[in-house]
Amino acid sequence: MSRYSAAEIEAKWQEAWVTSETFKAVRDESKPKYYVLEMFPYPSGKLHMGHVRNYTMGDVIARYKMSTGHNVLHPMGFDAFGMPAENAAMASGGHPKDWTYANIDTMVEQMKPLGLSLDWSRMFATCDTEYYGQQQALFLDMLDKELVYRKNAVVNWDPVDMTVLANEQVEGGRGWRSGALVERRELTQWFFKISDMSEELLSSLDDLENWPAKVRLMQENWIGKSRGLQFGFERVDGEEPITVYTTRPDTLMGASFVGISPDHPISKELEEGNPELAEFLAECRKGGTTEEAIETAPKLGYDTGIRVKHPLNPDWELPVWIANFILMDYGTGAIFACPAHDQRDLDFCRKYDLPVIDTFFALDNPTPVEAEAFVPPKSEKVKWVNHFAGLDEATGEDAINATVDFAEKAGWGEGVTKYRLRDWGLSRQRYWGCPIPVVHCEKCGVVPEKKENLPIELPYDEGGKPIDFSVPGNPLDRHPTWRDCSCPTCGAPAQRETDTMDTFVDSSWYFARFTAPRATTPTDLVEAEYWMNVDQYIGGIEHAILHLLYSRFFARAMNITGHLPEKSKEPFDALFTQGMVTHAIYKNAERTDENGRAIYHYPNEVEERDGETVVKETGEKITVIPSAKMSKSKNNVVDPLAIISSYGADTARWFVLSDSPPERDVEWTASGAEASAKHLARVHRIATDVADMPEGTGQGDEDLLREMHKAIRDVTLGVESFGFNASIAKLYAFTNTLAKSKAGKDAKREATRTLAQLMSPMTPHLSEEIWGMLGGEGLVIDAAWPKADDSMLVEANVTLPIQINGKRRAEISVPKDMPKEEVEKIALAHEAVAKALDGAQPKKLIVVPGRIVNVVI
RNA sequence: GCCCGCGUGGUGGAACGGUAGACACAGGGGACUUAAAAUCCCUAGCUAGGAAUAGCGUGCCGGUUCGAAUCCGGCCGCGGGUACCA
Repeated sequence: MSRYSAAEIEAKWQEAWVTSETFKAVRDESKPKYYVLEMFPYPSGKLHMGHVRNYTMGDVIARYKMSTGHNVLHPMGFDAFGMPAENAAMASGGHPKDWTYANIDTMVEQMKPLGLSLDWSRMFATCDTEYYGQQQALFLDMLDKELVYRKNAVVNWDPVDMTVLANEQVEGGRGWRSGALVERRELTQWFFKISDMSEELLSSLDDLENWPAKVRLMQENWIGKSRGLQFGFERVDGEEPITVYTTRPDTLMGASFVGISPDHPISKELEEGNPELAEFLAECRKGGTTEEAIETAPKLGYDTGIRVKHPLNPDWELPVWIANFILMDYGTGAIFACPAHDQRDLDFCRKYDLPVIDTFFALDNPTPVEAEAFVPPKSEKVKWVNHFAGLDEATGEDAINATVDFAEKAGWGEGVTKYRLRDWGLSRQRYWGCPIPVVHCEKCGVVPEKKENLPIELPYDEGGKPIDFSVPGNPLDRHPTWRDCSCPTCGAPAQRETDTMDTFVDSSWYFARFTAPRATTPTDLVEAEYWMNVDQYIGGIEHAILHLLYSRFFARAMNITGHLPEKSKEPFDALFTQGMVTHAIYKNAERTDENGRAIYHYPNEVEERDGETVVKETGEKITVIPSAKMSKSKNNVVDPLAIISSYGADTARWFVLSDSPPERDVEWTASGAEASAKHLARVHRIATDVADMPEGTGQGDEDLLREMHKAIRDVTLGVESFGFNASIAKLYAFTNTLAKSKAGKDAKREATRTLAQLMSPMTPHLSEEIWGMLGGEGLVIDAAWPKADDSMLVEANVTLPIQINGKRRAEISVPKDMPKEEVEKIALAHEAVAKALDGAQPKKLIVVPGRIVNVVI
């Protein structure tokens, strides 16, 4: 009899799996396939608990599916382009490429001991030339199908560093390095025409039955379909009318001004030769490009002096204002404001002393609007003041429809459908990304590179010297030779595009590439036809909108360009969003770094002292920021390797799955890990004890097997419904039953072997060990998943709680199928009920068979 | 600001609208041991009570229902996303 040694066991079985090529995915038409995919990681160089949790969940599914006869594809790769590599090069020298590949090596080394059922032969990183070369081919095909185009868009501009900043690099409206006030500046950029697919991407959401409802709802809101009225306001000066779009045309009688975006063509036209307006617009352009920054900025307005005529009353003139909260990207970039029924418009009108006109009131409350706009739900009936289409009492919805009809009949407006979804800007003015394969020729203009010239590789050096990343700006842009090329069309000297692609492009098709990772085209249709779609996709809820929407777009684009079959337009059949692993952030309360920025400490650098959290070494006080997403920049990451090296991978896997429901965030605590280790050692001990028992039968053999079948049923249900914590709770309970059972060897061996099988998706190494110890044939991973015997699951009696007025007062045990009348009799005869009734008749008696009895007195 | 979630004992959490707190952690008590570790057994929401038991209890306020942690409305707090973090 030996003690449980995770280190020995785990090495042994991992080797066995490698030797038998257990996890190598090979196309096999005779078996149903199953493709499990966890969102691939960014190679930060440190595996953290969130990764372990994510991959363990995928592994449980993958191993379970193998046990149920599926041919499983379970690949892994790295989302390897992106800013952190350039930041690292900027901060401590070195090259993004070297940094990234070193990190990938480290992470693979950290992942392998977990014993995940991954097909490592399919691994790739998005920064592999092989991968991004195929991405460039894909881009050219999309360009050919007119899914890509160029237009102007705004970026965050740092006027001191003379460089474009990511939103993350703007802190409080200032550039993170220079500290300069950031401004919005226009640049010509490449765009994917995702907005052409707005309706398709919206309506197809209904078919994604195995996606979380919240994700579908978030995408629906993001796409933002709206029906409204589009019409022109005629200008008093006779110039071109101003076209506005509104979703509340019913409030037209409450219009107090017409508002246009600071980026509206009229704003730009007026700006020339008007220094005062130019200054105002410069003010509007201050700050970052995020929706949050724009929405929360103080309201600013400027009266252009232009006057327009109200469409229903030509004598009614409205002023035209430029307002900073109107977005050029949405609708027509121009609106009419109805302050009585829109808080933002109201705030603006109060600030600039513009009129507020009520157009409807609540049915029971005709109080005019003062400081708060009256914005009832569109489905609520309201009383109209003077509705031009003749309405008196009507809901907002009905009024909108009536107004659109009215305007269309009168011929001054038309009902139109618009979407909030904007085209996807993919240009990045950065080095560490996939180069956009186009060439700028003086004669031919913007020309796509020839496919035979792909891949367009990133240069490693500049002019024989290492690239200097400490200089702000894009190294490709200032590279002495890389830009030079000849025009693919006319052969004249030309220059390469120096922008690289958004890293969301890389992650929008990797799932397809995994089906044929070494193909010399983006995909291999035979392989894609077999392996697609992803049967189960698993990842963080933070990707609910962008990554998943972009991937859905790409799958469609890849179908159009012939790289994916029709059936893969929705690439992810089922989606599960796991919660994040969170941890308190420890911020140094006594000092900052030399640049005045906060210092964050790792969890193992701090301790509790006299009720205060302090830095172990220095005793400095710490401000504890509770429960936030683990993030490298905040240093609140817990290293899973410590747990693996002291307790083993099975303990780490068991621990991250237990206790907490997979979809919820978990706060990391170290205390539970030891308990998991103890439990696994206990299971191992029970198994060795059973192996050493003398043969034969014992007491309660059948009871044990009955419990075993219940465990099979409950654990299987848990695994299939992502209730891993529920499965584990059941496994604890069954282990307790097994430990206490006085059954004989035959029954105990069967029960223990089944326990090992049921645990095998979570603790594969320990399970293999026990399986072998108890005479299981071959590997447990190759054994068929146990089936619960229904005849062993029937219960003769049920316990029914008896409530009096909804409060539990007693319980009775009755045969499961006892008729309602019988149950009533027994319940009424119960001492507690009789006492409460005191001879009277109950007002009501509710019997839910097999569930509950409620006596209402 | 806007969109989407979440909120239950000391802690992680369980609970098809039907016995709130399964399972586990930390705690308390005990057994074994010269002692400790390991292991095993018992106990445990809060308040009152020796106990039986009673009252209270799922962020707060209100509603629907025979019955609400669960459904609806309104607040509060926390988290995610907000189109150049991935």
